[in-house]
Order: sequence, then C-alpha cells, then structure tokens
Amino acid sequence: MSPRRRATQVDIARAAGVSQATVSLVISGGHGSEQVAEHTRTAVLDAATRLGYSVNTAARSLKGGRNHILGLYTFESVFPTDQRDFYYPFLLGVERATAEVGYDLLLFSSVTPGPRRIYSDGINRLKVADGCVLLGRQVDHADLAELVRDDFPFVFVGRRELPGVELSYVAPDYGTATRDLVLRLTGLGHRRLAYLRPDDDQEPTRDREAGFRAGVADAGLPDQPVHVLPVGSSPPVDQVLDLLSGPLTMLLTTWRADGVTALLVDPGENDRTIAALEQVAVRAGVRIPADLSVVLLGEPSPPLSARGADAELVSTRDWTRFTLPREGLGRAAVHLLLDLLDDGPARQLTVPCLPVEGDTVCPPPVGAGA
Amino acid sequence: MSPRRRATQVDIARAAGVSQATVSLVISGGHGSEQVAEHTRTAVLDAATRLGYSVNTAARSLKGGRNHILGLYTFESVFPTDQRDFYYPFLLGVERATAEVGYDLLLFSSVTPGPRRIYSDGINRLKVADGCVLLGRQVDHADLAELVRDDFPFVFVGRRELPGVELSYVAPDYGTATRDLVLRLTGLGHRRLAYLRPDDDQEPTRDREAGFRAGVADAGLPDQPVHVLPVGSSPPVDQVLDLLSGPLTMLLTTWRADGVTALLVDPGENDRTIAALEQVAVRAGVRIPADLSVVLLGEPSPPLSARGADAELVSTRDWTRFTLPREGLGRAAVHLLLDLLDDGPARQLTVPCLPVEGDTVCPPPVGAGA
DNA sequence: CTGAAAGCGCTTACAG
DNA sequence: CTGAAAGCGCTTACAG
Repeated sequence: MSPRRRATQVDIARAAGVSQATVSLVISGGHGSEQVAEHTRTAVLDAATRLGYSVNTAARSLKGGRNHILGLYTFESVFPTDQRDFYYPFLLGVERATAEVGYDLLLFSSVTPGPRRIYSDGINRLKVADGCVLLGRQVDHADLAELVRDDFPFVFVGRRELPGVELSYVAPDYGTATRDLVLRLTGLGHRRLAYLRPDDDQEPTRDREAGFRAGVADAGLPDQPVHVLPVGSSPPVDQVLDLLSGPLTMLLTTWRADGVTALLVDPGENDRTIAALEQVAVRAGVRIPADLSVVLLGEPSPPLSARGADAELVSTRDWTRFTLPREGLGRAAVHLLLDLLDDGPARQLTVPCLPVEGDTVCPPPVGAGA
Repeated sequence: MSPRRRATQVDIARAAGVSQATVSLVISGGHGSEQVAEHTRTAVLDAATRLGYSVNTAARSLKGGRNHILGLYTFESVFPTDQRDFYYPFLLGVERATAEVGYDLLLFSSVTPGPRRIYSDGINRLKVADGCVLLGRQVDHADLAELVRDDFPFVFVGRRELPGVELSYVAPDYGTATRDLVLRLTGLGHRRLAYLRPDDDQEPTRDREAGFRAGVADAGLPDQPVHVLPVGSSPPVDQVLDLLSGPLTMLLTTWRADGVTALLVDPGENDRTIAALEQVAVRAGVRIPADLSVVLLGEPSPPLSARGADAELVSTRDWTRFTLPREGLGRAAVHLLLDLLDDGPARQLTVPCLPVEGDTVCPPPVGAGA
C-alpha cells in the first residue's frame, strides 16, 4: 500500500545505469531500439520489469507519438436501444477491425445536451485518439471543417462532401447495387420500369438514381420515368399514410396506364414509403409481384419500433432488395483510417451492397410491355 | 490546407494580451476561473473561440488532470460473437452509465497473442483512462496485484479476492437469490430439499451454497443434503453426458429414496448439468416438476452455441431460476469507479438477481414428505 | 487579480 | 553506440 510513485524512465535509467534517453530508445522500440547494444537493452528491460514500469501514454502522445487508440464518434446518440440496434453492426465492424490491427477503441459517447458536437466548449475530445471514425447523419459541418483545419485524421462512414476539401469516407456502393437490380429486372423481360425516390438531395439518393439510369442504358432501353415523391424524407410517422396514399394511388394508376411492369423504390431514410405502397397496392387491386414487380433499394423500416399507431405502417414482406454491409463498412473505415495515420492520401472507398433475393420480383405478366 | 499548428494557450495568451497561466485558469474552469476579472475572462474566451482552440487532453492528463475517460478491460476476448453475446449486456450497462456521467469509454480490445494480460511488454495500457472496469473469469492475479501496487483505480465485475488487499467489485447477490428460492419452495410445502453444486471452490459457488443453508435455516428446517457433482465445472462438451449420467442417475435414486421433493441446482460456469439432469430424469421416469421441483441457480447454457454433437445437451425448458442483472452490474461498476476516482474508499457492492418464474416448480406430490 | 516558473514523462534531433 | 538538452501543452503552487 506504499503510495509509491509509478516508475518512470528516469527510475529505470538510474537502476540500469544509463541515460533516460537510452531507456526511451529501448522502450519505444522501433528504429532506435536496434541501435542500442544488446547488453544495454537487456539491462534496461530487466530494470523495467523489476520496477513494474509502464509507459505514460499521455506523455507519449504529448510528444506527438501514437497512442494506439482509434476513436469512434457518433453524431446521433447511440442510445436508446433501437438506434443502438441500427448502429450495432457498424460498431461491431469497427471494434473488430480495431482490435485486429492492435489498437484500442475509444467510444466518444459522453452525453452533451443538445445536438452532438465535436467541439463543445472549444474542446476537441477526439484528439485523445490517433484518429477517428465518424458516424451519423446529422453531421455538423462546422465541426467537420474544424477537424480538417486541425489536420486531424478521420474517416466518415457514408459519403460526405465538404466544398473544397477531399474527405475520406467509406460508403455503400448504391449505384452498382441499383444498376444490378435494373439488369435483373430487364433480364426477366421487363421493358417498362418506373423509379420512385424521396424528395431530398442527399448523396445516397443521387447515387441510386444514377445507378438506375446507368442500368437502363446498359440494358439498351430508352430513358425510363423517374418520380419524385412529393413528401420529405421523414414525415411524422402518424401522418405518413395520409400524406403518401394520395400521391401513391395516382402514381400507381399512371404506371398501369403506361404499361409499367416493374418499380424500383428508393426508401430514403427511416422511411415508410414501402409499407404505404404495399397498402395502397392492395386497395388498388395491384398484386405484387404478379402485376407489378417491386424492388427496394435498401432496407425496409425496421419492424423493431413497430408499436402503437406506427405498427400499421411496417411492411413484413420479403422485398427483393439489397442491404448495407454495415459491419464491412465499419471494418473498411478502420483500415482506411490506418492508412491515413501512415500519411496515406485522403481516399473514398465504396463497399458492395449485398443483394437479397426476396419474393417481390417475377417476369412481367403475359401480354404486358411493348 | 495551410499546415497551421493547432492553437495553444500560448497563442491565446498572445492574442488576448495576458499570460498563458491566466489562459489556463480561464479555460480549465474550476476554482481558478472565478478569480479572474470578468473582462480578462471574456477576452481570453473570445480569443480562444477566434483561434478555434481546443485543449490538448494529453498535456492536461500529463499534469495529473483527468482525462474523462473510463476504460473497460476484458480478460477474455470479447469476440467471437457468442462470447460477445454473453458480454453484451455488461458492455451496454457500462457504456450507458459512462455516457450518463459525462465520460467517454475506452474499450481495451487490442488483440495480444495468448491469454490476455494487462501488463504486456511491461506496459500498462489501462492508464490512458482515469480508471477501469474489469471483466472476465480468467483473471491474471499478477496483473491485479500490479494494478493495486500502481494505485490505479479499478472495479471488478464479479466478486474477486486478493489476499491482503481490499478490491472494489460489484457482484450479483447469489446468496440472497438462492435463499429466496429456498423459501419459495418451503412456502409451497417442500420439506426435503437437495442441493447440487459443481466441484469447484469459486466465490459464486460458495455464495450460493451459503444462501441455501441460510434459507433452510430461515425455514426452520434441519440441515439438508448438499451433493457435489464429482465432475469439474467445464468438462469437454462431447463427454459431458457420459460423465454426468452415471452420477446423476445415482443421485436421483438416492433423492427418491430420501423423500426429496425439490432440488436446487448450481449450474456452475458454462455448464450442461441442467440439460443432462433433464435427460436423466426422463429416462428414470422422474417427472419435473410433478415428482420433483427443480430450481436453477443461474442461467442454463446458452442455446446459441447449440450445434452438432452439442445440440442434444441444450435444455429448452423454462426453468424456475434467477438471472444476473448484467446491465445493472455494468452500471453499478461505473458508479463505483466514479466514487473511487473521487478518492472514495474501496467498496464491494452486491446487486440483486432477478427471479424468473419458469414452470419447473410446484407443490410436492400428495403423500410425499415427512 | 495576474504573471513567472517549474515540472508532468516522454521523444527526437543532435553531439560526441 | 550513448548522453545532454530541448520541448510537446498544460496545471499549479508561489510571488507580486
């Protein structure tokens, strides 16, 4: 119980009869270590063991050295649990990859009131870590700009753009995944496709639409109609059906008149469009997929939060779709971050999405199409 | 893209026309801050904002200040996933509590070959954190002793003892939970109980047995038989049934002859005893609970890892039992750790276990008992 | 109320 | 191959 000070390199130096600088060379390993005589090395290491030495990482990182800590910052609170469930695969990927490369992981989860900001109180907590993986939708752009200005290494999960700066990120390859689904449909014989997307201007929305156009072109078809749902990405849950059923019913009529046999739906974020579409189709007597093949460009709303008034707007169909490789994205982010730490250039990686077979696609009805 | 150095307190001092020490007083808040003239304060804060200042936490913690980081160290690897599933509730509790108290959480998950040790290379990584929550069974006692010697604040999840030292831990209250189950059984009319425990000398095993004896005494019954299963806590899975069925069959016969109507089983760690007992009982024509009420003092083996040869040794019955408040233990550990950081004394907390109703208990058969 | 100064424990050129 | 020295950015007595 002696309140003995922790041993420092000075203590070791004294015990081993060398200078503190030499101790540092031995302890920190790396290049310097090789230039120390073997017997000196041994003496230092012995003394270190004897004294129960352990580096002070604060001092080390103060000198600009590495901490061997990666950070994970989430712009949205990771709690409560249903959010947590969404983020969990990302975390898992980040955790595993971090452990595999021999780093520890610092979860920046300390709660601050209001929207989460990196630089609260002008304090950038992230810098305890050597670099950081960033996650979340409601990104504070001022924070991001500040991080760039500070030259702090970070990698975003999901495509993010900042004018005039090249950010590093890993993002799902929505474009290719969407194009592949188009080709699957045309391969089944569909010749009239329609495309439905939310009314926002986010990167994922644009990427998917570009994939749709690419697929249509690859299939040798003329341009196909794209419809923007005249509703924001995330209307209040209890109003979604009211807001959507009118437009969707109208669209369904239009498509039928146009001979459309297949539909691709970009679900947007946290969206209930696909559930609403399912209900509207039932009412309109449109069978999926017999009359209309439907493909979902992402995940349906999670059934987890299905309760109360919301429960009716959860789809239980097994949509033909693709899913995000969330764990893979987390892993890829870590590896990209490591490159950055080794002074690699800023890079943008895409990771393939995973196709899900589902049962909402079949050949077009006989006699349909051009 | 100017490689501008991050602003330091010196820069602020220059900009605000004060000394760096004054900047420190203002920035670090606390007592000092109040003794600085209001206009000086303002000037410093303005300059700090203008320069985009953020404290260097490494420097701060080098001076012995707090990092506002708590660590979580697991002696066993948290991966692969089935282990992860076991530990997940602990992690969740630790994470939530840590976030709630305004700290960040450092997961010490960096992989080292061999059994996990804190002091690999004589380096104690834990000290980046202000304090640490420790988790896991295969504890390295040398590590623990070293931590104590270093006066590093830590809290164990689960009862741990180190000769001559008072460790801090939070542990499930096995004793009370077991006693309560005894009283439940005697309340139903049982008068002859038997107790079955694994052949180890661990704290949880002793705590439960003590709870059994206490319950028996509280119920006003004479001492009841305790049987030690002549098999280690975790025999190889493919041999468990062979090893257990003989002894269990014999015990079953003994109990029947003795008029035992209720059995309490300490499942030990990662144990398959309860599943083996279920099978043996079926073969011996003993119905649970009609002939014999059975209470499980903990969790049955997780059905998650049920595959191959192992599958037959997973019980699917809804045993009357108690479960560990894993999230609660994690939370309690964090709060205890915080007390320690505020120079609180080492403490040992127990957290109640949660009773699970189950359906393996009923009144004794008519005509049975003394 | 503010400043000068020491020092936390390390790493890293730079001499020798 | 080893040592002396500077300095990373802070906090904290201690003077004034």
